[in-house]
Amino acid sequence: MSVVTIKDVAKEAGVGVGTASRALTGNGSVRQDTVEKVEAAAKKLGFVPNQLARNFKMRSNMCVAIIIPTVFHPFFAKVVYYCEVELYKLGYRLIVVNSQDNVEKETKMLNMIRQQRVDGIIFITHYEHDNIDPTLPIVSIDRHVGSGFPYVTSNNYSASYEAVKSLIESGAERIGCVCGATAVVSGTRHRYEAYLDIMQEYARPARLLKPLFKHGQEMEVMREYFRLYPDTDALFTGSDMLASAAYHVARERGMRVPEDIQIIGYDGVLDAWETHPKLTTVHQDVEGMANAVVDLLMKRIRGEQAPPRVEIKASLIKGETTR
Amino acid sequence: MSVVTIKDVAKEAGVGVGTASRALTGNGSVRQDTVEKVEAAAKKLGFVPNQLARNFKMRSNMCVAIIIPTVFHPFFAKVVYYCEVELYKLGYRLIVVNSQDNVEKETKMLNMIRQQRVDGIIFITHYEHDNIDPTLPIVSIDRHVGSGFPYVTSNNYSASYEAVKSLIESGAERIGCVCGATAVVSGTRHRYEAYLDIMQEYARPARLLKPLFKHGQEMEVMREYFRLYPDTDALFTGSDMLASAAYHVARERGMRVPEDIQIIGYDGVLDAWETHPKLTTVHQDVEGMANAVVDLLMKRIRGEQAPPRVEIKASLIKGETTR
DNA sequence: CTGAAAGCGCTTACAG
DNA sequence: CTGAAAGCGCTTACAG
Repeated sequence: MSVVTIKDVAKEAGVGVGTASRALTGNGSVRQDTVEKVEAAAKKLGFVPNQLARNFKMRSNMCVAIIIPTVFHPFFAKVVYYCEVELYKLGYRLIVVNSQDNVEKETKMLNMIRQQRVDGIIFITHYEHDNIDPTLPIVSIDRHVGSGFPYVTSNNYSASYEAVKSLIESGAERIGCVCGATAVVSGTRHRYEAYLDIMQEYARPARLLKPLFKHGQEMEVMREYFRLYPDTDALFTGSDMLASAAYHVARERGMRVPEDIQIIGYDGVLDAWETHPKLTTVHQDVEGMANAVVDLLMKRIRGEQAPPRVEIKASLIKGETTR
Repeated sequence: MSVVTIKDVAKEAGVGVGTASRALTGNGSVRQDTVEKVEAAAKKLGFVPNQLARNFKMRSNMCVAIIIPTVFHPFFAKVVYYCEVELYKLGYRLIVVNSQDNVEKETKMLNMIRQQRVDGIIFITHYEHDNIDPTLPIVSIDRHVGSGFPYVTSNNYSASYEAVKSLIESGAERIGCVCGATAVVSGTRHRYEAYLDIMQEYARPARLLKPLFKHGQEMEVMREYFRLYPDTDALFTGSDMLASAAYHVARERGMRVPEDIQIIGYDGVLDAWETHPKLTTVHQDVEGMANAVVDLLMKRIRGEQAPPRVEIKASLIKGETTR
């Protein structure tokens, strides 16, 4: 334990504690030679400022929390990665909370702001939360948490439209769609809405499954889909995990990809891990989204005006699961 | 901002602040009806304790940091997931730091302990760090950080031995091994040591590559390996990411898996994500390892005796990449 | 530019 | 069981 406090440093340097503080933090003006005197004293004594005391005084932790369903998911892991790297540059630390789709844990962790344990929260949830004070520094990705919180999203509709359109143009006849449902109003719903619009446009019957499921249940979901629509020859899914599961289930059923069935995912986060096959997928610019969400949050923390919505462009990347 | 402090609560309840504090925290004995009075006052005023003040007084943040190369890696993501879930039960929050294999960032973040920003650190690094005070509450997984820090590991040697042995028993002739090198003394080196021992035992030439590489360079590493040993018919790798890359490179070279070449990975963390192929791999009990490392850290934080080393059993799981 | 002082909001000996 | 007080280690008006 470092028992040396700023008081000791001040005494050693022969100045007042106020001056020592100003010299060390750079807040307020101090003569150059005084600064040097204080710094020398601090170094000599091995002074380490007590961040807890500073936090207390400054009413800030320099900490932000991110609440996600689970970090053991490539998309969320990537979001967390880029958020932390960006926040680090700004001097902030990132607390990760796996809500595990548990509303109570989410609610409890939201309270960290009121307790001043964190300065702000990046909140990604599948649930509806009422009664959240909209003035709180909370921002989101893709999900509109309650209303009033700024959020970052991708061009879900147009990117999905492009993806499904490409399937039609490749000659696919019986195109299906599997998208996770969410309890909250979420930008992700535009993914299947685009699908439905195209089906209507081309007067084709929709093969849509939008189950409420948890991460890890992708295989079950896809088995259910193929039970319902075994004749599918092209599939658009709301995530790469679903697309990957679709690939597996198609194989289980003896279908060849992409000869018998084409598959397009969404997210573009699996490829970094050298997995097979290289999915054709709608690639989201996760780094751009993370930077935007951090920027949004900083604005909220500083009480500045923040746009209610920021869109980061996603685009279709051709892989091995389409012709 | 909650302007209501414990002082207001005490006044409202008609008691001293000390009593209010004791009533609210449960520390020290307070008459039941006093507790109720205080709780009623707190509720009426909408009192939210200022955690920053409490942290300051208690000299604890109830926060732990985990320093890893990157959370955008399935093994580390899984470790972070289980650590957070376990720490949450104990009332601790988890700060994630992606060192990005940057020694300076690691060193800087290690200082969070001395600054009292975190109560302890789970430290996974590829580098050697000297001059770390061994009395600090730091624990590790698989890597021996300097010396003196307790760590959790798996039975790297015997599990690897079993894996390579199974390749021999399957009739493989030219067995290779690719394992990431680390600058630190790490349990992971037992993985290729087991391989070397078997090769010697069976008087076979070793085909070993142990490059120092960063995550994301797996494909390059594997291309290099196959350039050196194109005749390999079975491969044991130090991670699933390497194994997955090996699968890809084998395909690039027109080799069939497992007919022409068998592949065994290490970690067992890719399967949860429904990727293809199902790797044959040495499956680590990441949940068990995370729980053990948290337990170790708690002991260190409380100043209790902690074992220097905890081993969690890993075992070979058969997938589709071996015969 | 600098020092002495006040105060952030808690918790915890210390007396009763 | 309870109250008054001290103090945790900083930062920041406030006077000089």
